Amino acid sequence: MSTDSAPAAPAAPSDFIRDIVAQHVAEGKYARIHTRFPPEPNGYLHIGHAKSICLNFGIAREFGGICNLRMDDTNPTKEDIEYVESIEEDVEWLISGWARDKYGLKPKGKLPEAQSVNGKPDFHSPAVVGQTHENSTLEPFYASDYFDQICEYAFTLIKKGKAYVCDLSPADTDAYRGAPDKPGKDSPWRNRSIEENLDLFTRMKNGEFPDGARTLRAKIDMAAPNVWLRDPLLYRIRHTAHHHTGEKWCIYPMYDFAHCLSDYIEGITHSICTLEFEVHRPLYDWILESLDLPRALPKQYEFAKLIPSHMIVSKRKLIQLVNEKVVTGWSDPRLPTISGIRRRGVTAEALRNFAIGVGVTKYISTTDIAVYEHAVREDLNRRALRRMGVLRPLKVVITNYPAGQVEELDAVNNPEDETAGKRKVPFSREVYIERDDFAEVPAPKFFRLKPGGEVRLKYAYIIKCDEVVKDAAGNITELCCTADLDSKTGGATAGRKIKGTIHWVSAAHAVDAEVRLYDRLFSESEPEKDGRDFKTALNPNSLEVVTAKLEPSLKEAKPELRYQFERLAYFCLDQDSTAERLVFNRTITLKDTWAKEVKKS
RNA sequence: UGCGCGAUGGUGUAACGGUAGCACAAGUGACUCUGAAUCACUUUGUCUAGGUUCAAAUCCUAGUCGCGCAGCCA
Repeated sequence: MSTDSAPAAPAAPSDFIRDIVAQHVAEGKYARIHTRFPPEPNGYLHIGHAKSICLNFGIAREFGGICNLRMDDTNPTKEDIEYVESIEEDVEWLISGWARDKYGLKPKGKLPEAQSVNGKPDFHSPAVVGQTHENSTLEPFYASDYFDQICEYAFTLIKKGKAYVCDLSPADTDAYRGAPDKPGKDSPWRNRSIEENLDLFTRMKNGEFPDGARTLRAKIDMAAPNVWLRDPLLYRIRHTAHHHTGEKWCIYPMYDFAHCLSDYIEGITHSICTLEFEVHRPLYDWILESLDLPRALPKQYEFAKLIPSHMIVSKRKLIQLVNEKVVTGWSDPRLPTISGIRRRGVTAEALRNFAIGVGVTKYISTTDIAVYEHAVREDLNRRALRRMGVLRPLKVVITNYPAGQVEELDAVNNPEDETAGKRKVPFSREVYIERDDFAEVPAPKFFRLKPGGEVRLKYAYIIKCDEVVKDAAGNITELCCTADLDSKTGGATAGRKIKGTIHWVSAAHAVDAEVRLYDRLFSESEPEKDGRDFKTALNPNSLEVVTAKLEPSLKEAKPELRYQFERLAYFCLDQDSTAERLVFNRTITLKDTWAKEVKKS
């Protein structure tokens, strides 16, 4: 067993789907548990998909199974190769170090194998698992790789008298379908002969008819109470090139027809999807059962998708935010896309902990963004290197400290992790402190720096504010302080009881950096509540850019590491960062009890 | 007035006939060279009404409320 699947620290999750799987394993119902994650490549993956990925891959790793990545690409008009690539990248990132060895892929270009099972013809597309990221000979599964087989199944259905070519226009098809409380009417083309259906479907496939002229429909029951059983469409005509199959096809299977068959072809045992597909399940079963297939049939199970507060997770609206340039792109750190979350500095482990922690039920609920933020902080607190950085600098001159003198002070890298060691931080006569850490007129219980008051500069000296220097307009430009020169960490008076300790950066040694202060994209918990325009709920302060003064060690910051600027927030290096111009993203602030206190009064 | 699904503190989620627990949030205190983290404590819940049972969140009946479904989208 690889380290990828070593028992995770949190207890194995339990939910109604895992209960079902566990029972199937106990019964020996399947040779192996096989799930799949089947996104349509028509947008970027988001936090909701993360839940689905964690569920499907989680089941694979807990029950010794496999989880395939499959592009559910049956609608060429909406899909794009850009999305295929981003999906692969995001899935890899989320599962690496966790379920990478359960990742079901297939050799590049490989199509389903024709085989014979118990004397019956069959198609199968087996998975290859446990390949490394570098292995470029593998690729995800594509529903579009099964178009030949799906088409063959369509002919089988026609021959069994279970499908027919219908000439109704789109509008008439709608009208004939009836309403939820009113039965539909049979299509006038419903009773064509098998021969005619075979001929017509062949000609559809050959491109003899224009878009929308005809469809292939399942022959079930136009009076069925479940509208999805009222002779649902199986195939439609689309003279459109496909990102994966090119110009080969002008007919494309509908989701309901393609999905169950794709699951079957891949040997999926548990086809897990969201609640809105619940009413499709009888159709899923009908198609598979109508085909007299030789292998075990997959079964569909539904769960409630993740709805986080203060976020938008509808692909259509995400696209809108991107297209209207409300954000900078799909990977804007304010977006709940997996690529945005990654760029923001959230680790895969933190996202997973959240996505698993929310649980799996059939109850539609909104998950408080605080739960997500807690998962992010919990993870970053453990791993982030502590550094000092001043976002809004206020110069402090320590008048009794010799000009030109520099001390290299010891600073702890991570109090949560002794092995992270220490570093040196330079101290000198002039330092920057946070403007918020000084108050000329302090609020009650304010225990940072104030006129005549004392505060400790972390790892350095206790200083006292003697004078507040202002410009002509009355703005504070500088503070003159004196240090207790015996109070340095380890010094004679270092133990003095001083309530406040603040961070600082030596002015002469400070490194300027662009720091992007990200906040929630929406200020309302439910941006779409009561059908209002979600853009009215946008947080105008979701991004603020400042030029910060950072301690010099941050020049060596690495993109794979995480940093806590002490007392402020967690940060990571942005992809825009260069040696000349450092750029940091604020992942999330530290909890701020003081801000809450101020707000109360 | 069709079919399907659901309902446990403020928000999520467990308990599978036998003490309603956990997380987040909120609050109080301790500690603190991060107003962070950590630790301790506290507040708040089984949709309603009947029934079965020694015992019901759980089983039964009826109701209430909410969500999904009428794309040639997935």
